[in-house]
Parts: sequence; structure tokens; C-alpha cells
Amino acid sequence: MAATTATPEGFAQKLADSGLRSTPQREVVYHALMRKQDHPTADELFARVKQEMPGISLATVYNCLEALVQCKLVRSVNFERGPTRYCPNLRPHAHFHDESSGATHDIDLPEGVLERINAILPPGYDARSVEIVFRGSAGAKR
Amino acid sequence: MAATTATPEGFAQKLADSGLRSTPQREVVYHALMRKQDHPTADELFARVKQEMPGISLATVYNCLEALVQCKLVRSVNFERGPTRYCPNLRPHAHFHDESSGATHDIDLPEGVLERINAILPPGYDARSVEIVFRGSAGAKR
DNA sequence: GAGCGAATTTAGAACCATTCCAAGTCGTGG
DNA sequence: CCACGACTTGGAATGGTTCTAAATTCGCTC
Repeated sequence: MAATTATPEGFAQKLADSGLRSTPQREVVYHALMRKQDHPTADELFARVKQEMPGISLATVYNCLEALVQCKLVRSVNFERGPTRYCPNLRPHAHFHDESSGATHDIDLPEGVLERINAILPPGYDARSVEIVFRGSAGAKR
Repeated sequence: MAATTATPEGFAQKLADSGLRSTPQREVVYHALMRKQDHPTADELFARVKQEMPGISLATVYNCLEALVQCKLVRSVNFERGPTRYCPNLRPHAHFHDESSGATHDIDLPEGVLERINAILPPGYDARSVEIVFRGSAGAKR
């Protein structure tokens, strides 16, 4: 539950923090992403968003996503060479890419895991971010 | 040290194991990759390889790399949306992407790290592979 | 509340890494 | 030595994404 950054307040604020404005398009794209907790591509989002804002263009969806990623309301993920996927889950988490279904699942990282992973870096390396991607099958369970 | 799979023997063998042949092009591409331990793109490799085999085509470089990846003589890595990069290091390792220089460094994984990372997966998830990518700067040291 | 400059949006062209295709070559088993 | 499949090749095609230039909208100032 708990809609992280429900919508109005924090939304405009986070954008503003990066010197960006809140616009109808950005809101609509953001909501389309929030509504369904899968990891849609820009194209998929475009299709969803067009329903409530028929005039929006694909370029704008890309622009909005870029803005949202920049102000850290959204994360982008890449699997192999596939199209970029977007994810409104801001907690530190890894991704599990199910090869049979093509679905992507968030794997929340238990406390301390990030620290331990950073610890494998030799001295002199300073990581700003780490990305962990599993590939396999998410059987039975779920 | 230790040129894993020096060249002739294991090379043809590994290809054969996947039902593939050893060809001059595949050898030349493989050696170009081995020679320089950076993480070249297909294009970069193409440029290098053309010097000793001027007639080779870009499509062939792609084909060869695909074959080499398939028979596990080579790994491919992707950073964000950039062109795929290739890497002859077969030991389990993470990648560190230096944002200032654009260079990529291999980070060998200490014994047991993979196991511990796999342990964060909830029951029902079965990972065939994990990929770890750091992003940051590799300062002074090196 | 009109006028302005800056930020956004838009449609379509442009890009670029990669894949596809159809034709030609090579090499191996029979 | 021939046939067949594996491999290579150049060029065309693809597909996600970015660029461009022009219109629109926003937030202000006067």
C-alpha cells in the first residue's frame, strides 16, 4: 500500500527540485506507470496514456519519462538490448527477469545487502549506483 | 597470467561442443578480443579485425561474436542503451562502469558472493544468472 | 490583463546498433 | 570429386530512441 508520493504535492515538488515543471502530460504518464506495477516500455505506456489523453505524442512520453527519471520519481531498467522499461518503485531493489514469461519482478534488497556488495570493490573505486539483474524462471510460487 | 583457453585446442573444441565450426573469422575475432582486455563494441572489434583480415564484414563480426557467446568463449555486456560490449573474461565477475572515462573494469567476485546474492531471492525464484553493474568513478588508484 | 521569454509539446525526420536476406563460398562426409 | 549444409558477405530493413523546428503554454512583469 502507501502510495509513495500520492500525486499532487510531492510530485510537483520533486520536479521543481530539478528545475522542472509539473505538466498534465507528466502527471498522466506518471499515473499510468503507477497504476500498473509491471515494467512497461515507453511504447506500452504511450498506448495506455493515449486513452485518457488522445493527443499526446510518443516523443512526449519519452520526454516525460526522461524528466521523471531525472527528478528521481521513476527508475529506468534495461535488459539486454530490449527496449528500456520504467519502474516507479523507488526502494532499493534488484530485478528478476523471467525468461519464460518475459515478466519482470522487483526483488527488494534486505538491509545491508547494498553495503556488502559495495564492499567487493577494490580501493579507489567509488560507486554511485549498483544494478543487480537476475535472469531465470519464477516458477510455481507467486 | 594464464591465457584461459590459449587458442587452438580448447577453442575449436568449445565451438564444436555447441555444434559450431572453428573458422578463420571466428579465430581472428576471438584473438582481437583477447589481445586487448578492454570491452570493445562490435564496431571497434570490426575496425581492429579488418587490419589483419581486410575482407571481413561487419555482419560477420556480429555472427562470430554471437557464435562465441553461444559457446561461452565470450560474454556480452550491456550498459544502459549503449552498444553491446564483449568480454573474454570468463571468471564470475561484475562490471564497473567509470562514468568519467567511459571505461569498463572487471571486478572479480570473491568466493561466495554469488551464493549470498542468490540468497536474497524469495522462494520460487530460480536464477540462471546474475549480473552486477556498478556505475561511478574509479579515481586515483589503478 | 497584455506582452515576453522560457519551458514544453508535437510530428516527423534522422540515427544507429543490430538483424535479416539472398546469393555466393567453403569444407566435409560419402 | 560431388553434394549439402555451414559460413560469410553486402546491402537492405528494423526498431527503439533522439533530434529538429515549429507551435503552444506557462509564469511573470509592468
